[in-house]
Amino acid sequence: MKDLMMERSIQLFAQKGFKETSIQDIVNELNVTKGTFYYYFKSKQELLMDIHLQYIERLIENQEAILADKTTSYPEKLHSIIFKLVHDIEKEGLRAKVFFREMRHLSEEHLEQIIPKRDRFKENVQEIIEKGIEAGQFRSDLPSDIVTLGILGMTNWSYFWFQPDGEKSDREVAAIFYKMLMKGIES
Amino acid sequence: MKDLMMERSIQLFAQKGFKETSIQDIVNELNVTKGTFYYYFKSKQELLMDIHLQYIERLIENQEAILADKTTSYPEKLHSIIFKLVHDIEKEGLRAKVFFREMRHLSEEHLEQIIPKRDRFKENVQEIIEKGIEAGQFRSDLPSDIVTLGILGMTNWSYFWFQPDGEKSDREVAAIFYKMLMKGIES
Amino acid sequence: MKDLMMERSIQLFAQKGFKETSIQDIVNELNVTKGTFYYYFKSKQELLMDIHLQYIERLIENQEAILADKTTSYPEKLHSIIFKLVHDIEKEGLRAKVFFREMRHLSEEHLEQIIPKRDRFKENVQEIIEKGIEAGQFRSDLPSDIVTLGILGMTNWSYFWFQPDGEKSDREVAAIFYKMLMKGIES
Amino acid sequence: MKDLMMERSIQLFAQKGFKETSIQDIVNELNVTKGTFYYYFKSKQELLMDIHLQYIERLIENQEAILADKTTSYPEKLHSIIFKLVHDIEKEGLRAKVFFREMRHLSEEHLEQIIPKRDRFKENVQEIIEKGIEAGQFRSDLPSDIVTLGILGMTNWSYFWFQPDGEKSDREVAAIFYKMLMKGIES
DNA sequence: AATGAATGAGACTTCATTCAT
DNA sequence: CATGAATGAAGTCTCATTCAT
Repeated sequence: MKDLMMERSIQLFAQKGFKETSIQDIVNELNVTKGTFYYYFKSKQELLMDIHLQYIERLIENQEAILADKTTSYPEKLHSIIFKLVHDIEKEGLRAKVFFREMRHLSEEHLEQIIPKRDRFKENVQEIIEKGIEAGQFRSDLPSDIVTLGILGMTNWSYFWFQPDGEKSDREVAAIFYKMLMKGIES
Repeated sequence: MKDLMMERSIQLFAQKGFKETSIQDIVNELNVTKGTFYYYFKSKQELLMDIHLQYIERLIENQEAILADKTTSYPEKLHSIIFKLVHDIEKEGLRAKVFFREMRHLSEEHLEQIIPKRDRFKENVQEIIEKGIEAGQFRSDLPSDIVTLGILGMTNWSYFWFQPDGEKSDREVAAIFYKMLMKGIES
Repeated sequence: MKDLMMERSIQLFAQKGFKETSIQDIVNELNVTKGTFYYYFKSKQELLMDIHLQYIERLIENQEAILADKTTSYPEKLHSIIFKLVHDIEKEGLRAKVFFREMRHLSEEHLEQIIPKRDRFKENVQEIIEKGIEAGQFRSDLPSDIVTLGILGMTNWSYFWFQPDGEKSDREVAAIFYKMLMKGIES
Repeated sequence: MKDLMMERSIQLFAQKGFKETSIQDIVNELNVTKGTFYYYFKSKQELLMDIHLQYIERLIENQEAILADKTTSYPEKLHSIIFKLVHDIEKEGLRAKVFFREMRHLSEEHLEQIIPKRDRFKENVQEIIEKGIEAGQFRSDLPSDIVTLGILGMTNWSYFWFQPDGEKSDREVAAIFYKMLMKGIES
């Protein structure tokens, strides 16, 4: 029941926003009453927190598996991560949307648990860039932090426009982004 | 007074969000009463709409000035636009934040006025890419629409992390992004 | 301008109700501003009062002209009054509607001026009945007060359903009511 | 509690009017808070709607029982209905007042449910007149629709002046109206 | 004679949360 | 585990009225 509630809440939060979704909306979906909600969650914010934690932890886990893989080069790792991010929209797009958009509704204390993980996520990407530079696989004249933010912007932004059933598949979009990033668009 | 209200509202919306900012919050800032707000705006949503329109109209105007400039090449135009977008954060960052983040609070009818302009903004960038490809200044093996979305993601995402008083200036960030995009990050 | 305001207010009050019509609605109709309204009327209620007074005074005047006419019998007078009431809808229907429906929005002090006149109006009809009984023209076994209220109900109620452009004319409706009242509906 | 709320609301609406009665007024009467009101009713208008439906449905039910009675003649049925309408003031006068006076506060959609029933109410009376004419019990030279409206006016108008504790009882008033209607007032 | 900015009280409504059962 | 009644704070909005100009 708790998982079911999280599942449906993600859908509602993604669709209408956290503030715009009432507890009533959530329990209506499941044909239970508000009391039931408060049996499983201390507050609405705690539900949001649980969703955030679940999302970011899975993401990091997945990311670190890519990093740890000793058989791949850094450009290959970069490609994997880009693909993973774009791909996620199909499977976990709603989660991602909620994560990026509704984080500000968490309280200070809750954020303290989330922000370090979100930063770690960014640092993991940055690590790929830095190690790739050291390994001579990426150019060394660009600052790794800004490059990382550029890459994350490119991929994360796709949450705003990517249509799972659109013209281009996740694989194709990832390939295009990878090429742009590696070789540039200059002719 | 109307302008003053829009100004302060932008600050509050950027800081706390549209839904989280009450009319009371807005009028408190200006030491007037709620009635005064409704003297100038028919509703809270109309205020948001006014903010959106003002922002996107200025942006397009500016963008089309860059496009129309006959003395610059397409790569130069691209660089100008990237710089303009990143630069805006210093002067209009809050407006941008509100624009990207709070659009969903507009009603169908309001969106009908905004969305075509937002699309035109994207199409203007895409036009630079396409004309640049025709002119042989950009590579022709990447689809212009995805490339455009990649570029916009890179720049727009900076609204989430760019600190006007941070380590890197807007000019530097724009230059790095431009290099990444033109030459790629491969060594 | 004052008369114009009363005129338009009657239309709005009849259509939407006193409470539901705002000063703004009234001044919008005349393309002036709220300040102007308060130049001519001390308050919204005073406007309503003026409308009431104007209506009831005209009505009584008219009614007493019928009463004073020495050339007509009491049944004829009754017919005249019934006709006048039904007929008024075409020319003064809105005024009548406002009078009957919005009286309760007047304050105690205002009502003190209106109620005696409204009662006088009823008493005038009752006088016709009573004098007609004395003169042997109406039957004497029914109490004149209830008969009067029955007659007034019949005619006043027509404000709820009478359509000036409907199937029956005011003259026809008045004739039917008169026949019903005089001879009864029994076969 | 829901019934209690309707009961008290009818009193307040009858006394002060729908618009003039606030939710606060209603809940104050019951020593509960505004939230409670909205637990039972979706809106103020829905409450009004419930009151209307309850009233008109009971009325029609009662009326149709009179119609269906095979042991009574049409004049007797007419007398029953007149009595019932006048009588109702003692038991349901406030309901009636609210019904006739506050109907305009219902929205289009709500009215769509009420108006057919109100019309049916009128048609039931008209049916008595028409069948009574056919049966030779009422005179046939008056149009049944106007006669019906005259009768309803007479009785409904009594809601404006009838005092349950006044000089005449409901039974007496009904008898007087019945005589007026059947035999006329002519001597 | 008219304007337009401002007020402030009060309206309807929403909603996260609590708690006895 | 779950319900359903109740709360109370806060939110958006309306509007009659005032007043300096």
